[in-house]
Amino acid sequence: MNQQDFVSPKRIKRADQIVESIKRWVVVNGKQPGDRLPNEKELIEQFECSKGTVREALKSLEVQGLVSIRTGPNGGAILERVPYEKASQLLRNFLHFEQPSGPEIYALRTLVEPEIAALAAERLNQDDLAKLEALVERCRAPAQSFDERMEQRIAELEFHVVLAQRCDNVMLAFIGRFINDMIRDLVIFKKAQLPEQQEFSCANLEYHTKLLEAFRARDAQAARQLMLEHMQSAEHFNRELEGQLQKHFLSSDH
Amino acid sequence: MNQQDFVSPKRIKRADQIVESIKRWVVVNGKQPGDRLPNEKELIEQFECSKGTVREALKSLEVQGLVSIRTGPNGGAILERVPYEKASQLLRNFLHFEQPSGPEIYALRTLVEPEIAALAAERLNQDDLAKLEALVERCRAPAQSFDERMEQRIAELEFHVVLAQRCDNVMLAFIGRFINDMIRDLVIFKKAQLPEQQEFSCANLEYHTKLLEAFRARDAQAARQLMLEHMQSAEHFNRELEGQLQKHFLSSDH
DNA sequence: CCCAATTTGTTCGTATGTATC
DNA sequence: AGATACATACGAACAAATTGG
Repeated sequence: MNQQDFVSPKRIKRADQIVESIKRWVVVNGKQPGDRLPNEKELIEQFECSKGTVREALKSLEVQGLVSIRTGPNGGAILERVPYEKASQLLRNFLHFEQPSGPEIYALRTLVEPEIAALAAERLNQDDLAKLEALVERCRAPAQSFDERMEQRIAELEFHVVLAQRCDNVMLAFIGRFINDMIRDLVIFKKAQLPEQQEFSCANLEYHTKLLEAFRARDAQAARQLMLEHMQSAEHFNRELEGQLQKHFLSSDH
Repeated sequence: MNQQDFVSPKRIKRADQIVESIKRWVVVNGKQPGDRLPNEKELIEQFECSKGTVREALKSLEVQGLVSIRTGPNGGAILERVPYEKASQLLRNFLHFEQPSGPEIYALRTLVEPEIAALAAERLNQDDLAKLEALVERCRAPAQSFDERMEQRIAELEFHVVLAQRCDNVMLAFIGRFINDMIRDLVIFKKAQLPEQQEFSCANLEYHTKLLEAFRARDAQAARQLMLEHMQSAEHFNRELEGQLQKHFLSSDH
Protein backbone atom coordinates (compact mmCIF):
# COMPACT_ATOMS: atom_id res chain seq x y z
CA MET A 1 0.00 0.00 0.00
CA ASN A 2 2.91 2.31 0.75
CA GLN A 3 6.13 2.76 -1.16
CA GLN A 4 8.03 2.55 2.13
CA ASP A 5 7.01 -1.04 2.68
CA PHE A 6 9.93 -2.38 0.65
CA VAL A 7 12.71 -0.53 2.46
CA SER A 8 11.31 -0.66 5.95
CA PRO A 9 10.32 -4.04 7.32
CA LYS A 10 8.65 -2.35 10.27
CA ARG A 11 5.45 -0.52 9.43
CA ILE A 12 5.52 3.05 10.63
CA LYS A 13 2.21 4.16 11.98
CA ARG A 14 0.51 7.12 10.35
CA ALA A 15 0.00 8.82 13.70
CA ASP A 16 3.74 8.72 14.39
CA GLN A 17 4.45 10.24 11.00
CA ILE A 18 2.06 13.06 11.85
CA VAL A 19 3.77 13.56 15.20
CA GLU A 20 7.10 13.99 13.43
CA SER A 21 5.57 16.32 10.85
CA ILE A 22 4.09 18.52 13.54
CA LYS A 23 7.42 18.64 15.38
CA ARG A 24 9.18 19.71 12.20
CA TRP A 25 6.49 22.30 11.59
CA VAL A 26 7.06 23.73 15.07
CA VAL A 27 10.82 23.91 14.53
CA VAL A 28 10.93 25.38 11.04
CA ASN A 29 8.24 27.95 11.79
CA GLY A 30 9.89 28.90 15.05
CA LYS A 31 6.74 28.34 17.04
CA GLN A 32 6.97 29.27 20.70
CA PRO A 33 5.27 28.08 23.91
CA GLY A 34 1.76 29.49 24.01
CA ASP A 35 1.31 29.38 20.24
CA ARG A 36 -1.65 27.37 18.99
CA LEU A 37 -1.42 24.41 16.70
CA PRO A 38 -3.85 24.21 13.78
CA ASN A 39 -7.16 22.90 15.05
CA GLU A 40 -8.41 19.38 14.46
CA LYS A 41 -10.28 20.14 11.26
CA GLU A 42 -7.28 21.81 9.62
CA LEU A 43 -4.96 18.99 10.64
CA ILE A 44 -7.38 16.43 9.22
CA GLU A 45 -7.37 18.03 5.77
CA GLN A 46 -3.67 18.85 6.01
CA PHE A 47 -2.72 15.20 6.55
CA GLU A 48 -5.70 13.65 4.78
CA CYS A 49 -6.56 11.28 7.60
CA SER A 50 -9.37 10.55 10.02
CA LYS A 51 -10.23 12.45 13.15
CA GLY A 52 -9.12 9.53 15.31
CA THR A 53 -5.66 9.50 13.79
CA VAL A 54 -5.16 13.21 14.43
CA ARG A 55 -6.36 12.78 17.97
CA GLU A 56 -3.91 9.94 18.49
CA ALA A 57 -1.04 12.12 17.26
CA LEU A 58 -2.04 14.99 19.55
CA LYS A 59 -2.36 12.52 22.39
CA SER A 60 1.20 11.38 21.77
CA LEU A 61 2.46 14.97 21.84
CA GLU A 62 0.59 15.51 25.09
CA VAL A 63 2.22 12.46 26.72
CA GLN A 64 5.58 13.85 25.66
CA GLY A 65 4.69 17.10 27.41
CA LEU A 66 4.95 19.21 24.25
CA VAL A 67 1.36 20.40 24.07
CA SER A 68 -1.59 20.78 26.38
CA ILE A 69 -5.06 20.29 25.00
CA ARG A 70 -7.81 22.63 26.08
CA THR A 71 -11.48 21.95 25.75
CA GLY A 72 -14.17 24.33 24.62
CA PRO A 73 -14.45 26.84 21.74
CA ASN A 74 -11.13 28.17 20.53
CA GLY A 75 -9.66 25.23 22.37
CA GLY A 76 -7.32 22.71 20.87
CA ALA A 77 -3.61 22.07 21.28
CA ILE A 78 -1.26 24.80 22.45
CA LEU A 79 2.51 24.48 22.63
CA GLU A 80 4.04 24.07 26.08
CA ARG A 81 7.53 24.16 27.46
CA VAL A 82 8.08 20.63 28.68
CA PRO A 83 7.89 20.95 32.47
CA TYR A 84 10.85 19.66 34.47
CA GLU A 85 8.65 17.07 36.17
CA LYS A 86 7.70 15.54 32.84
CA ALA A 87 11.27 15.32 31.56
CA SER A 88 12.41 13.99 34.91
CA GLN A 89 9.76 11.28 34.92
CA LEU A 90 10.56 10.18 31.37
CA LEU A 91 14.26 9.95 32.16
CA ARG A 92 13.49 7.91 35.25
CA ASN A 93 11.57 5.46 33.09
CA PHE A 94 14.77 4.99 31.11
CA LEU A 95 16.85 4.46 34.24
CA HIS A 96 14.38 2.12 35.95
CA PHE A 97 15.73 -1.07 34.41
CA GLU A 98 19.31 0.25 34.29
CA GLN A 99 19.34 0.52 38.09
CA PRO A 100 22.07 3.10 38.69
CA SER A 101 23.80 2.25 41.95
CA GLY A 102 24.32 4.66 44.82
CA PRO A 103 28.05 5.04 44.08
CA GLU A 104 27.29 5.75 40.42
CA ILE A 105 24.89 8.53 41.34
CA TYR A 106 27.28 10.02 43.86
CA ALA A 107 30.15 9.88 41.37
CA LEU A 108 28.20 12.01 38.92
CA ARG A 109 27.10 14.30 41.71
CA THR A 110 30.72 14.94 42.69
CA LEU A 111 31.42 16.03 39.13
CA VAL A 112 28.56 18.45 38.66
CA GLU A 113 27.73 19.97 42.05
CA PRO A 114 30.97 21.98 42.44
CA GLU A 115 30.38 23.64 39.07
CA ILE A 116 26.75 24.32 39.95
CA ALA A 117 27.85 25.93 43.21
CA ALA A 118 30.36 28.13 41.39
CA LEU A 119 27.80 29.26 38.81
CA ALA A 120 25.09 29.80 41.41
CA ALA A 121 27.44 31.86 43.61
CA GLU A 122 27.26 34.70 41.12
CA ARG A 123 23.50 34.67 40.73
CA LEU A 124 21.92 34.05 44.11
CA ASN A 125 19.76 36.94 45.28
CA GLN A 126 18.65 37.87 48.80
CA ASP A 127 15.54 35.69 48.61
CA ASP A 128 17.60 32.67 47.58
CA LEU A 129 20.08 33.26 50.38
CA ALA A 130 17.25 33.54 52.89
CA LYS A 131 15.75 30.30 51.60
CA LEU A 132 19.09 28.54 51.86
CA GLU A 133 19.60 29.83 55.38
CA ALA A 134 16.16 28.59 56.41
CA LEU A 135 17.00 25.14 55.06
CA VAL A 136 20.31 25.10 56.90
CA GLU A 137 18.68 26.19 60.14
CA ARG A 138 16.12 23.44 59.87
CA CYS A 139 18.99 20.95 60.09
CA ARG A 140 20.76 22.59 63.02
CA ALA A 141 18.70 21.22 65.90
CA PRO A 142 19.46 17.52 66.54
CA ALA A 143 16.67 15.33 65.23
CA GLN A 144 14.42 13.86 67.91
CA SER A 145 12.67 11.23 65.86
CA PHE A 146 12.94 9.09 62.79
CA ASP A 147 10.63 11.26 60.72
CA GLU A 148 12.43 14.40 61.81
CA ARG A 149 15.75 12.93 60.75
CA MET A 150 14.33 12.15 57.34
CA GLU A 151 12.82 15.60 57.04
CA GLN A 152 16.23 17.13 57.74
CA ARG A 153 17.81 14.88 55.15
CA ILE A 154 15.31 16.14 52.58
CA ALA A 155 15.97 19.76 53.59
CA GLU A 156 19.66 19.12 52.93
CA LEU A 157 18.83 17.93 49.43
CA GLU A 158 16.51 20.88 48.87
CA PHE A 159 19.53 23.13 49.53
CA HIS A 160 21.16 21.64 46.45
CA VAL A 161 17.98 21.89 44.38
CA VAL A 162 17.81 25.64 45.07
CA LEU A 163 21.37 26.00 43.80
CA ALA A 164 20.62 23.96 40.68
CA GLN A 165 17.60 26.13 39.87
CA ARG A 166 19.69 29.31 40.06
CA CYS A 167 22.48 27.93 37.91
CA ASP A 168 22.31 29.50 34.47
CA ASN A 169 23.46 26.45 32.55
CA VAL A 170 20.20 24.71 31.72
CA MET A 171 21.76 21.28 31.25
CA LEU A 172 23.71 21.44 34.50
CA ALA A 173 20.59 22.74 36.22
CA PHE A 174 18.54 19.82 34.97
CA ILE A 175 21.12 17.21 35.91
CA GLY A 176 21.69 18.71 39.33
CA ARG A 177 18.01 18.79 40.14
CA PHE A 178 17.50 15.33 38.74
CA ILE A 179 20.30 13.80 40.80
CA ASN A 180 18.98 15.29 44.01
CA ASP A 181 15.47 14.05 43.19
CA MET A 182 16.88 10.58 42.72
CA ILE A 183 18.70 10.67 46.01
CA ARG A 184 15.57 11.97 47.72
CA ASP A 185 13.63 8.96 46.47
CA LEU A 186 16.42 6.64 47.60
CA VAL A 187 16.24 8.19 51.06
CA ILE A 188 12.48 7.79 51.24
CA PHE A 189 12.53 4.29 49.83
CA LYS A 190 15.27 3.07 52.16
CA LYS A 191 13.83 4.89 55.12
CA ALA A 192 13.09 1.70 56.99
CA GLN A 193 16.74 0.81 56.80
CA LEU A 194 18.16 4.27 57.40
CA PRO A 195 20.55 4.18 60.35
CA GLU A 196 21.49 7.20 62.41
CA GLN A 197 24.65 8.54 60.72
CA GLN A 198 25.09 11.41 63.13
CA GLU A 199 28.54 12.20 61.77
CA PHE A 200 27.16 12.51 58.25
CA SER A 201 24.52 15.02 59.28
CA CYS A 202 27.07 17.07 61.22
CA ALA A 203 29.45 17.16 58.29
CA ASN A 204 26.67 18.21 55.92
CA LEU A 205 25.52 20.96 58.26
CA GLU A 206 29.04 22.29 58.53
CA TYR A 207 29.59 22.29 54.77
CA HIS A 208 26.26 23.96 54.10
CA THR A 209 27.04 26.64 56.65
CA LYS A 210 30.41 27.36 55.08
CA LEU A 211 28.88 27.30 51.60
CA LEU A 212 26.31 29.86 52.67
CA GLU A 213 29.12 32.15 53.77
CA ALA A 214 30.85 31.74 50.42
CA PHE A 215 27.58 32.50 48.60
CA ARG A 216 27.06 35.64 50.66
CA ALA A 217 30.59 36.74 49.71
CA ARG A 218 29.85 35.84 46.06
CA ASP A 219 33.07 33.82 46.12
CA ALA A 220 32.65 31.29 43.30
CA GLN A 221 36.04 29.70 43.75
CA ALA A 222 35.52 29.06 47.45
CA ALA A 223 32.03 27.69 46.74
CA ARG A 224 33.39 25.29 44.14
CA GLN A 225 36.11 24.01 46.45
CA LEU A 226 33.79 23.66 49.46
CA MET A 227 31.20 21.83 47.38
CA LEU A 228 33.86 19.44 46.05
CA GLU A 229 34.91 18.55 49.59
CA HIS A 230 31.26 18.27 50.61
CA MET A 231 30.56 15.82 47.77
CA GLN A 232 33.64 13.74 48.48
CA SER A 233 32.57 13.55 52.09
CA ALA A 234 29.04 12.53 51.08
CA GLU A 235 30.41 9.93 48.68
CA HIS A 236 32.49 8.51 51.52
CA PHE A 237 29.57 8.31 53.93
CA ASN A 238 27.36 6.74 51.27
CA ARG A 239 29.92 4.00 50.70
CA GLU A 240 30.03 3.38 54.43
CA LEU A 241 26.23 3.28 54.61
CA GLU A 242 25.92 0.81 51.75
CA GLY A 243 28.52 -1.38 53.41
CA GLN A 244 26.48 -1.40 56.62
CA LEU A 245 23.24 -2.15 54.82
CA GLN A 246 24.88 -4.99 52.91
CA LYS A 247 26.23 -6.49 56.15
CA HIS A 248 22.86 -6.10 57.84
CA PHE A 249 21.13 -7.73 54.89
CA LEU A 250 23.54 -10.67 54.88
CA SER A 251 23.30 -11.32 58.62
CA SER A 252 19.58 -10.82 59.16
CA ASP A 253 17.95 -13.21 56.73
CA HIS A 254 18.48 -15.05 53.48
CA MET B 1 -19.15 12.64 41.63
CA ASN B 2 -15.67 12.02 42.92
CA GLN B 3 -14.33 12.61 46.41
CA GLN B 4 -11.13 13.99 44.88
CA ASP B 5 -12.95 16.96 43.35
CA PHE B 6 -12.56 19.03 46.48
CA VAL B 7 -8.81 18.65 46.89
CA SER B 8 -7.85 18.55 43.25
CA PRO B 9 -9.18 21.29 40.99
CA LYS B 10 -7.78 19.48 37.95
CA ARG B 11 -9.65 16.37 36.91
CA ILE B 12 -7.34 13.44 36.47
CA LYS B 13 -8.12 11.34 33.47
CA ARG B 14 -9.01 7.72 33.97
CA ALA B 15 -6.45 6.61 31.43
CA ASP B 16 -3.67 8.39 33.31
CA GLN B 17 -4.76 6.73 36.53
CA ILE B 18 -4.51 3.39 34.78
CA VAL B 19 -1.03 4.26 33.51
CA GLU B 20 0.10 4.98 37.05
CA SER B 21 -1.52 1.81 38.35
CA ILE B 22 0.25 -0.29 35.75
CA LYS B 23 3.57 1.36 36.57
CA ARG B 24 3.10 0.61 40.26
CA TRP B 25 2.12 -2.96 39.37
CA VAL B 26 5.35 -3.34 37.41
CA VAL B 27 7.48 -2.00 40.25
CA VAL B 28 5.90 -3.86 43.17
CA ASN B 29 5.79 -7.17 41.30
CA GLY B 30 9.35 -6.72 40.10
CA LYS B 31 8.39 -7.23 36.48
CA GLN B 32 11.29 -7.30 34.06
CA PRO B 33 11.77 -6.44 30.38
CA GLY B 34 10.18 -9.18 28.29
CA ASP B 35 7.44 -9.91 30.81
CA ARG B 36 3.91 -9.62 29.51
CA LEU B 37 1.26 -7.27 30.80
CA PRO B 38 -2.29 -8.60 31.24
CA ASN B 39 -4.10 -8.50 27.91
CA GLU B 40 -6.77 -6.00 27.00
CA LYS B 41 -9.67 -8.11 28.19
CA GLU B 42 -8.14 -8.67 31.61
CA LEU B 43 -7.25 -5.00 31.98
CA ILE B 44 -10.79 -4.01 31.05
CA GLU B 45 -12.30 -6.10 33.84
CA GLN B 46 -9.45 -5.23 36.23
CA PHE B 47 -10.05 -1.50 35.90
CA GLU B 48 -13.75 -1.70 35.04
CA CYS B 49 -13.53 0.52 32.03
CA SER B 50 -14.00 0.38 28.31
CA LYS B 51 -11.66 -1.01 25.72
CA GLY B 52 -10.91 2.47 24.42
CA THR B 53 -9.71 3.68 27.81
CA VAL B 54 -7.39 0.71 28.28
CA ARG B 55 -6.04 1.23 24.80
CA GLU B 56 -5.36 4.89 25.55
CA ALA B 57 -3.38 3.93 28.63
CA LEU B 58 -1.34 1.34 26.73
CA LYS B 59 -0.74 3.90 24.01
CA SER B 60 0.67 6.28 26.59
CA LEU B 61 3.02 3.62 27.94
CA GLU B 62 4.12 2.88 24.39
CA VAL B 63 4.91 6.55 23.70
CA GLN B 64 6.98 6.59 26.86
CA GLY B 65 8.93 3.63 25.50
CA LEU B 66 7.98 1.34 28.39
CA VAL B 67 6.07 -1.32 26.44
CA SER B 68 5.78 -2.58 22.91
CA ILE B 69 2.49 -3.96 21.70
CA ARG B 70 2.13 -6.95 19.40
CA THR B 71 -0.97 -8.34 17.75
CA GLY B 72 -1.93 -11.94 17.32
CA PRO B 73 -2.05 -14.95 19.66
CA ASN B 74 0.26 -14.54 22.65
CA GLY B 75 0.44 -10.92 21.64
CA GLY B 76 -0.29 -7.95 23.84
CA ALA B 77 1.87 -5.46 25.67
CA ILE B 78 5.32 -6.60 26.77
CA LEU B 79 7.68 -4.63 28.98
CA GLU B 80 10.67 -3.02 27.27
CA ARG B 81 13.83 -1.38 28.48
CA VAL B 82 13.43 2.19 27.31
CA PRO B 83 15.87 2.48 24.38
CA TYR B 84 18.47 5.22 24.53
CA GLU B 85 17.04 6.86 21.42
CA LYS B 86 13.65 7.25 23.07
CA ALA B 87 15.03 8.76 26.26
CA SER B 88 17.32 11.00 24.26
CA GLN B 89 14.47 12.26 22.11
CA LEU B 90 12.25 13.00 25.10
CA LEU B 91 15.03 14.91 26.84
CA ARG B 92 15.65 16.92 23.68
CA ASN B 93 11.99 17.92 23.69
CA PHE B 94 12.57 19.37 27.14
CA LEU B 95 15.68 21.25 26.03
CA HIS B 96 14.19 22.56 22.79
CA PHE B 97 12.71 25.72 24.27
CA GLU B 98 15.49 26.08 26.84
CA GLN B 99 18.04 26.48 24.03
CA PRO B 100 21.28 25.46 25.74
CA SER B 101 24.08 27.50 24.19
CA GLY B 102 27.27 26.03 22.75
CA PRO B 103 29.37 27.19 25.72
CA GLU B 104 26.87 25.60 28.13
CA ILE B 105 27.10 22.27 26.37
CA TYR B 106 30.88 22.38 26.21
CA ALA B 107 31.09 23.32 29.89
CA LEU B 108 29.18 20.20 30.86
CA ARG B 109 31.22 18.14 28.42
CA THR B 110 34.44 19.29 30.07
CA LEU B 111 33.11 18.04 33.37
CA VAL B 112 32.00 14.57 32.33
CA GLU B 113 34.25 13.43 29.48
CA PRO B 114 37.45 13.09 31.55
CA GLU B 115 35.66 10.82 34.00
CA ILE B 116 34.14 8.80 31.16
CA ALA B 117 37.60 8.37 29.64
CA ALA B 118 39.02 7.18 32.96
CA LEU B 119 36.22 4.67 33.47
CA ALA B 120 36.34 3.46 29.87
CA ALA B 121 40.13 2.98 30.02
CA GLU B 122 39.65 -0.01 32.28
CA ARG B 123 36.95 -1.66 30.18
CA LEU B 124 37.80 -1.20 26.50
CA ASN B 125 38.36 -4.52 24.71
CA GLN B 126 40.27 -5.24 21.51
CA ASP B 127 37.19 -4.64 19.34
CA ASP B 128 36.59 -1.27 20.92
CA LEU B 129 40.22 -0.26 20.45
CA ALA B 130 40.08 -1.31 16.81
CA LYS B 131 36.93 0.73 16.32
CA LEU B 132 38.50 3.75 17.96
CA GLU B 133 41.60 3.41 15.81
CA ALA B 134 39.48 3.24 12.65
CA LEU B 135 37.70 6.43 13.66
CA VAL B 136 41.00 8.18 14.35
CA GLU B 137 42.46 7.06 11.02
CA ARG B 138 39.45 8.38 9.18
CA CYS B 139 40.38 11.84 10.42
CA ARG B 140 44.09 11.63 9.59
CA ALA B 141 43.97 12.44 5.87
CA PRO B 142 43.29 16.15 5.27
CA ALA B 143 39.73 16.68 4.15
CA GLN B 144 39.34 17.48 0.46
CA SER B 145 35.77 18.72 0.49
CA PHE B 146 33.12 20.25 2.62
CA ASP B 147 31.23 17.00 3.11
CA GLU B 148 34.42 15.14 3.90
CA ARG B 149 35.28 17.69 6.57
CA MET B 150 31.88 17.23 8.14
CA GLU B 151 32.18 13.47 7.98
CA GLN B 152 35.47 13.68 9.85
CA ARG B 153 33.91 15.92 12.42
CA ILE B 154 31.22 13.30 13.00
CA ALA B 155 33.81 10.54 13.25
CA GLU B 156 35.53 12.56 15.98
CA LEU B 157 32.28 12.68 17.92
CA GLU B 158 31.68 8.97 17.37
CA PHE B 159 35.01 8.38 19.13
CA HIS B 160 33.49 9.88 22.27
CA VAL B 161 30.24 7.97 21.86
CA VAL B 162 32.15 4.67 21.85
CA LEU B 163 33.81 5.66 25.11
CA ALA B 164 30.49 6.64 26.67
CA GLN B 165 28.95 3.30 25.74
CA ARG B 166 31.75 1.38 27.43
CA CYS B 167 31.63 3.43 30.59
CA ASP B 168 30.02 1.40 33.37
CA ASN B 169 28.25 4.28 35.05
CA VAL B 170 24.86 4.29 33.33
CA MET B 171 24.11 7.92 34.12
CA LEU B 172 27.48 9.16 32.91
CA ALA B 173 27.14 6.95 29.85
CA PHE B 174 23.78 8.48 29.03
CA ILE B 175 24.92 12.06 29.52
CA GLY B 176 28.10 11.52 27.54
CA ARG B 177 26.29 10.02 24.62
CA PHE B 178 23.58 12.64 24.79
CA ILE B 179 26.03 15.55 24.74
CA ASN B 180 27.84 14.18 21.71
CA ASP B 181 24.53 13.65 19.92
CA MET B 182 23.64 17.27 20.60
CA ILE B 183 26.96 18.51 19.27
CA ARG B 184 26.57 16.31 16.22
CA ASP B 185 23.24 17.95 15.44
CA LEU B 186 24.76 21.38 15.98
CA VAL B 187 27.49 20.51 13.49
CA ILE B 188 24.99 19.28 10.92
CA PHE B 189 22.64 22.20 11.45
CA LYS B 190 25.36 24.82 11.19
CA LYS B 191 27.08 23.05 8.35
CA ALA B 192 26.45 25.88 5.92
CA GLN B 193 28.29 28.22 8.25
CA LEU B 194 31.07 25.86 9.27
CA PRO B 195 34.42 27.48 8.49
CA GLU B 196 37.63 25.57 7.99
CA GLN B 197 39.16 25.40 11.51
CA GLN B 198 42.20 23.43 10.43
CA GLU B 199 43.91 23.97 13.78
CA PHE B 200 40.93 22.54 15.61
CA SER B 201 40.92 19.34 13.57
CA CYS B 202 44.66 18.91 14.04
CA ALA B 203 44.41 19.37 17.78
CA ASN B 204 41.55 16.88 17.99
CA LEU B 205 43.46 14.32 15.93
CA GLU B 206 46.47 14.68 18.17
CA TYR B 207 44.46 14.30 21.36
CA HIS B 208 42.58 11.28 20.05
CA THR B 209 45.86 9.64 19.02
CA LYS B 210 47.35 10.18 22.46
CA LEU B 211 44.14 9.00 24.12
CA LEU B 212 44.23 5.81 22.11
CA GLU B 213 47.74 5.15 23.42
CA ALA B 214 46.58 5.68 26.97
CA PHE B 215 43.63 3.31 26.42
CA ARG B 216 45.94 0.64 25.04
CA ALA B 217 48.09 0.99 28.15
CA ARG B 218 44.93 0.91 30.32
CA ASP B 219 46.19 4.08 31.96
CA ALA B 220 43.07 5.66 33.44
CA GLN B 221 44.87 8.62 35.00
CA ALA B 222 46.59 9.57 31.75
CA ALA B 223 43.30 9.18 29.87
CA ARG B 224 41.52 11.46 32.32
CA GLN B 225 44.20 14.14 32.07
CA LEU B 226 44.42 13.97 28.27
CA MET B 227 40.66 14.16 27.93
CA LEU B 228 40.52 17.17 30.22
CA GLU B 229 43.05 19.01 28.07
CA HIS B 230 41.21 17.88 24.94
CA MET B 231 37.95 19.28 26.24
CA GLN B 232 39.49 22.56 27.33
CA SER B 233 40.98 22.87 23.88
CA ALA B 234 37.64 22.10 22.24
CA GLU B 235 35.89 24.59 24.52
CA HIS B 236 38.42 27.22 23.46
CA PHE B 237 37.97 26.56 19.74
CA ASN B 238 34.20 26.58 20.11
CA ARG B 239 34.33 30.00 21.73
CA GLU B 240 36.49 31.22 18.86
CA LEU B 241 34.08 29.73 16.32
CA GLU B 242 31.03 31.30 17.89
CA GLY B 243 32.83 34.64 17.92
CA GLN B 244 33.52 34.32 14.20
CA LEU B 245 29.96 33.29 13.41
CA GLN B 246 28.60 36.19 15.41
CA LYS B 247 30.86 38.62 13.54
CA HIS B 248 29.92 37.09 10.21
CA PHE B 249 26.26 37.31 11.07
CA LEU B 250 26.53 40.96 12.10
CA SER B 251 28.45 42.04 9.01
CA SER B 252 26.64 40.05 6.34
CA ASP B 253 23.02 41.01 6.75
CA HIS B 254 20.51 42.40 9.19
C1' DC C 1 -0.57 -23.31 1.86
C1' DC C 2 -4.61 -22.37 3.87
C1' DC C 3 -7.62 -22.30 7.79
C1' DA C 4 -9.00 -21.15 12.30
C1' DA C 5 -8.21 -19.23 16.69
C1' DT C 6 -6.65 -15.39 19.23
C1' DT C 7 -5.53 -10.91 20.18
C1' DT C 8 -4.84 -6.20 18.89
C1' DG C 9 -6.44 -2.27 15.81
C1' DT C 10 -10.09 0.75 13.72
C1' DT C 11 -14.37 2.93 13.14
C1' DC C 12 -18.71 3.88 13.91
C1' DG C 13 -22.71 5.90 16.92
C1' DT C 14 -24.11 7.78 21.32
C1' DA C 15 -24.08 9.90 25.74
C1' DT C 16 -22.18 12.95 29.12
C1' DG C 17 -19.24 16.31 31.32
C1' DT C 18 -17.04 20.76 30.98
C1' DA C 19 -15.12 25.07 29.54
C1' DT C 20 -16.00 29.19 26.76
C1' DC C 21 -18.75 32.64 24.83
C1' DA D 1 -28.46 30.97 31.93
C1' DG D 2 -28.14 28.85 27.68
C1' DA D 3 -25.82 27.46 23.49
C1' DT D 4 -21.75 25.72 21.44
C1' DA D 5 -17.57 23.12 20.77
C1' DC D 6 -14.70 19.93 22.27
C1' DA D 7 -12.98 16.01 25.24
C1' DT D 8 -13.99 11.84 27.56
C1' DA D 9 -16.00 7.44 27.89
C1' DC D 10 -18.63 3.42 26.44
C1' DG D 11 -20.15 -0.41 23.37
C1' DA D 12 -20.49 -3.00 19.44
C1' DA D 13 -19.15 -4.47 15.07
C1' DC D 14 -15.61 -5.19 11.91
C1' DA D 15 -10.71 -5.32 10.15
C1' DA D 16 -5.95 -6.81 10.36
C1' DA D 17 -2.12 -9.33 12.10
C1' DT D 18 0.01 -13.32 13.99
C1' DT D 19 0.43 -18.08 15.46
C1' DG D 20 -0.12 -23.06 15.06
C1' DG D 21 -2.15 -27.00 13.10
